[in-house]
Amino acid sequence: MARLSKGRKKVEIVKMKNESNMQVTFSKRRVGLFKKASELCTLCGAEIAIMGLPPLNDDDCHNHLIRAHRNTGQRGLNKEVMDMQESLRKEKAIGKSLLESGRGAYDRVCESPIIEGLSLSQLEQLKKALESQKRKVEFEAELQQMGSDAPLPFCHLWK
Amino acid sequence: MARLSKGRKKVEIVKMKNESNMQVTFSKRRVGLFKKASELCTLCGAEIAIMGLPPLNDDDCHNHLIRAHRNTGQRGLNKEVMDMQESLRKEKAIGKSLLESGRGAYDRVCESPIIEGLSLSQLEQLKKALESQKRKVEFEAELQQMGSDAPLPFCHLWK
DNA sequence: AATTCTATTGTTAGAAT
DNA sequence: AATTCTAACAATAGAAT
Repeated sequence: MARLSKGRKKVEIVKMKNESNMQVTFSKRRVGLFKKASELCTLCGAEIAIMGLPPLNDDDCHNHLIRAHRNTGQRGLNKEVMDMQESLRKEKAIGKSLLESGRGAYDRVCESPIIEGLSLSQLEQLKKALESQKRKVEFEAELQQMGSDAPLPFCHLWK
Repeated sequence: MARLSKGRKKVEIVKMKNESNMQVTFSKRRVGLFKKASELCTLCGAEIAIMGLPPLNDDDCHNHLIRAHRNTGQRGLNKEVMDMQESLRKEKAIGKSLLESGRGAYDRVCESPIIEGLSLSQLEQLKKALESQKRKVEFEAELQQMGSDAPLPFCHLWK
């Protein structure tokens, strides 16, 4: 179809309201940020790590990972990271039955009789909870890999 | 004086040879990178941390901090950070007599009879060693502060 | 959710402070 | 070593795939 765009427009740097546009912007700007970091490393021999934390949402009221981050106080990064890993270990144990076999188990749960009788809103909540859990497990995997064999700049950004 | 610049020229993304130009480029691009990270955080509600490690130079042959980073293997970030802090503690102890009182002590050492009788090249080496030590102590201070009360994005880039 | 297209806004190299 | 100025480069918003 014919492109009707007049091209880029100036945007104010405030939190975007439209979630859909926000996701597109996040994708694009993440690529741009990593490119900038990579260029700075190459040009100047610097070593840069970029990391993002999972966003806090309504389903994360028991999210120890996030709470550990927000309450670090004077403890320093090492304690913070250990807290995060400990919290993740606990959360993982809780969600083990749903996630122990990866995507296969996720699918089986979604298709099982367990979810019969749940309201639409309850299904929505279950879905969000599972997605939240998946993010945590993926994040843990990233933490484990950090510093292992990744060429610099190490980059991880979450969304 | 009249500006003779024809304006920006395209640069190849390879390590810069001219140390002076490299420092200028580092300064400018660091500002740009932080701005990009900050905008991404604000626009998309993301939480980003950017961190840089001190560069490895000829005076860092005993630099435990860097070695810890380069040899992290499968140990993960928490171990890495602890190693770095432990190494820094040791290095700090070694350099304590020179740095315990901050800049004042640094000046006193440079002006003291201790350095009499040193060759120019030896003085150069001492200067570099002290600068390297200063960077490590400053970095340790940054590590201690991380996660305490810094508004996101947390940004630290070294040079 | 990541990518493409392109008009437009944003970043920065070089020279100098 | 960080900043300023400005003419080039480069990144990206919006629309669409």
